[in-house]
Amino acid sequence: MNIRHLRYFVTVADLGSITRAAEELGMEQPPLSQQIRQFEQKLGVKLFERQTRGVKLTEIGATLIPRARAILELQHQFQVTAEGLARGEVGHIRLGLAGAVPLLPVIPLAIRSFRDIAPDVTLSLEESNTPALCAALHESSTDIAIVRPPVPDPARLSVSHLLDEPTVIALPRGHRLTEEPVISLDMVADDPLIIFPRELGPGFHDAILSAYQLAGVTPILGQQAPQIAGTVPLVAAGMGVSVVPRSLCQIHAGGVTFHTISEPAPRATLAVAIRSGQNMPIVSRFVKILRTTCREWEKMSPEAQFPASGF
Amino acid sequence: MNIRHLRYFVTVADLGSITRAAEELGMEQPPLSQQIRQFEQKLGVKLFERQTRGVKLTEIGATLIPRARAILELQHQFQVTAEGLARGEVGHIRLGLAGAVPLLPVIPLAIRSFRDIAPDVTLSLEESNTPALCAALHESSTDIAIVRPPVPDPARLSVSHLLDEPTVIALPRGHRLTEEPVISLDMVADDPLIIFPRELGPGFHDAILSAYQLAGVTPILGQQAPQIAGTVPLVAAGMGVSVVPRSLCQIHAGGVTFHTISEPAPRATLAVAIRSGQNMPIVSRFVKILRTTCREWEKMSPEAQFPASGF
DNA sequence: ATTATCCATACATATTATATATGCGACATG
DNA sequence: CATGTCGCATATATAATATGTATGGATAAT
Repeated sequence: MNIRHLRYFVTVADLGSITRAAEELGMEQPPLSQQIRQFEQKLGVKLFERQTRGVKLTEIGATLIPRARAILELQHQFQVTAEGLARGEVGHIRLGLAGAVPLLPVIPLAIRSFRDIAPDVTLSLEESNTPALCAALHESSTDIAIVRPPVPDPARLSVSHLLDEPTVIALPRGHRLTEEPVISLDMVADDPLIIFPRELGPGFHDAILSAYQLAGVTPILGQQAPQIAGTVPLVAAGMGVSVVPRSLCQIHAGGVTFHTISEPAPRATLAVAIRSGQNMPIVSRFVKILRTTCREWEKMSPEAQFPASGF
Repeated sequence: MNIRHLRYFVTVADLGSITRAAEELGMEQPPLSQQIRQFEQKLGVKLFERQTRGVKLTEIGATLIPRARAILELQHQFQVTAEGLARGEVGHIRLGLAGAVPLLPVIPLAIRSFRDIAPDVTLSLEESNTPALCAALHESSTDIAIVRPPVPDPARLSVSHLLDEPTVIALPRGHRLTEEPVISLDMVADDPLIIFPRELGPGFHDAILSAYQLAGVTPILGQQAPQIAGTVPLVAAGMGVSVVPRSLCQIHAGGVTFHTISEPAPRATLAVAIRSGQNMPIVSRFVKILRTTCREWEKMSPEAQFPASGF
């Protein structure tokens, strides 16, 4: 049994004539006659009633026709899907995002431009932390991860830079420096520093502490936040100050104010990671769009970068 | 693209090795290698990552595997169904029943024995009248019809006798003959005869009127009943008497009593009709069972014929 | 009666799948 | 480091299969 047999079967059934079906199929009548007969023999079932004027489905044939159509439909879907996958037009991308990355406007921007060129690709987003995302990549439970470098185990991963985001200082309402637009780290050396556990993002964590060191001060470590974005509520609660990626300024919580940091300021670096073996066209396309979107976004003015924010 | 390609595809994917898959498939390794490569070329997609130790699905291949399995599963179902149809073990029978036939205990008996030998065949029942059933057979909206002969247009139909059911007289509560177990038609010649329209069952209708004629009386036609079984409620309402198939004695409505008719008594003949071209094995099997069940049932005692009735 | 239509059969040819033999590269093992 | 083994790829030959061409037979239309 063969898909060709099924195609012949439904075509003959549809046209009620082997001759017509043959020309529809671009072949001659005798071979089609033979194929139909052979198919019947293989199945052990008489599919058509040969009449003087064409052929007519037997009851058994009529019962089998919908099933044959279903197989042909699936087969067609299979080929369409394969073509789409080859062209990077269909499929599914599981996108992993490091802590606080969803707040970055480039992400929706990139997703939007990707949907424009590949509307049939579905996306699933998941927020996690850099080490977990790298593990997810390795075990193929995520396709693309936006991480805060360095990645713990870069073997078999292909990592490329996305952008360097400035950081800002988050101060609670009523802090003595609330009116200062620009603050240096040594000015807040006496305030407890709210920071996330190092395991969730060793690179960014170290960058913050290094910046303190370069500023010549040692931070007093305050309450630990559950994630990167989780520092802001703790600042709002007056537990201390925090150094966060600038995109967190979109969180307007409890009167927290955000302030530019004078040099030396830490930077929140983001990179995109995929498996090295990964060669799904959609994945490459998405990464490409992600990178160009980030490049363009970095050139934009701060007002354009955060369109709905009062930064 | 071919079903064989799909089978090769999933087998190689399952075993992770072309060599293993080849022996699983009962073929040599080189042709399988070729077929896989050819399949990839036809699809324009790389399905496997050739490694030093076997092969591994690419992401695209992994995406396509479930679809390939689905097609193979459907194809398997197709063949199983075809075999079942050939053997008369699967399928669907649309059974049409003439008026009042559902009350005949042979019908459930036959259906039950049929389900014992062909449990995967589904049945749908429909009650109608003989001419409509024959039309339904002709237009293939019914597969088997139990009718009251003669059939109006026996061309292209194959009709065979099932049974001759005795008829009984139905009397309303309080009728002067209620206490008589056996009644002759001339004894009720003065009571209006409730009967169904001739169009709904010309054969049975004529048999009743002929019996009256043979008894030397002419019936007074009373209210017309909508169907054969519909006479009983009208009798209960006191509109007259009726002559009905004996199986209607199972309707215990409003004190109607049923009485054996002394000869000459009409008989309610039943026959089974199928299309002549009909050669679905399940249909033949069902008809065969129907006939044997009827033969056996006719030999049974009246008490056994109507087990749950007080006849 | 004659023609046209449509399916079946017979044979030849082209296409396709498979088998056999062999080569190449990568790992494992002594 | 050499050697053997494993696994996939290639090349060629052969077998299987599908298709094309020519033709016959049956039935309905003219």
